[in-house]
Amino acid sequence: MEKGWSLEQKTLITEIIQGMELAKQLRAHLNATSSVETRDMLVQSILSSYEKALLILNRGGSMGQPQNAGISVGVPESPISINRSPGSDDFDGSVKDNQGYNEASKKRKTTPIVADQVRVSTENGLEAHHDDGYSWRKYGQKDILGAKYPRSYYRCTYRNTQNCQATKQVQRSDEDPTVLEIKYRGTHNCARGNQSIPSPEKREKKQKNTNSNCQQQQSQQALFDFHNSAGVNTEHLDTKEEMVSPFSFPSTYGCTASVGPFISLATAEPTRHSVSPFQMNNFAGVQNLQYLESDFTEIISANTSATNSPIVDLGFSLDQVELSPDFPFDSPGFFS
DNA sequence: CCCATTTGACCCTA
DNA sequence: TAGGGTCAAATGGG
Repeated sequence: MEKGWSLEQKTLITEIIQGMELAKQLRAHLNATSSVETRDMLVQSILSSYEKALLILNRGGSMGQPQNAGISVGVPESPISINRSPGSDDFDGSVKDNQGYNEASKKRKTTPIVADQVRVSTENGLEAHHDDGYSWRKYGQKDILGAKYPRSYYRCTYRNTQNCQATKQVQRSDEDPTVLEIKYRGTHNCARGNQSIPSPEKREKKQKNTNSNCQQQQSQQALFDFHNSAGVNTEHLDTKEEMVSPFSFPSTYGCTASVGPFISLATAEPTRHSVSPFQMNNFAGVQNLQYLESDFTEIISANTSATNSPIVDLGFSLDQVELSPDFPFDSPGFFS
């Protein structure tokens, strides 16, 4: 347990230690006259670290659950409870045992939603879109009551071929048209989302322009694509990127439409935001994704992560975090 | 020809 | 019953 630690485990430890360090910093800042933003940022960072650690733990501990590989950070305590379990089953496509309701019907889905908000550049017109690295196919658009802009409905391109049930809704924010409110439903079962699926059948042909980049693109490339195409302001993201990407991208980027990239990507709002009631909870700064039950009834308001904190430089790096070999990670209650 | 988008209609939930 | 989510035919682009 000590010696044969895998890279992942080391990363895990690093994340945890990082969280501790950040907590210390935060404590220091609480006493000092530091800005609220700085504190918020620290909180964000702490949460991010723990979330990542949990992500790793979850992956490591549930090797036998390919369908959710890399998604679930299903910690109840987690303020950003990514992938809460009630929903994780709903979507598998394979698990539609919920009172026999077929998810493909026109029924309104009541499954959890991951909300995300992305600021896009509209300088080139309103059609700025964001690319999250997945292939989406638009299947509908609706004018929503009380909303200025229509809502677009997308589903994973591989829905039919790989039974990928991921969908997303994109709607431009009323208050700030440069902000796209994106809600994700379901998780990706497709090869893009889950690298393990080789996509056995046909489909070889057209995959050339879609699935072919499925694997590769799950690397940072997707990140950059996203940044660029979305025009997301990433000027302050350097730190965050580094913090997140090392482990979320290589292997898990694809699996949730949300977890990997968006944690850092959509963070981009360093300055103002006129926070819509919705944004209030999530778009603020860093972790602007969260699960919602239908509508916002269960907005994870506990989302401490969601403060209007500009992203500032953390002023530290992983290198500065020293691993303490004696740290009792194995102690059972450590994570609780 | 294949695929993605558009769009009106349909169906379900609240 | 209104509003939201999805279907599926029509259409257009590569």
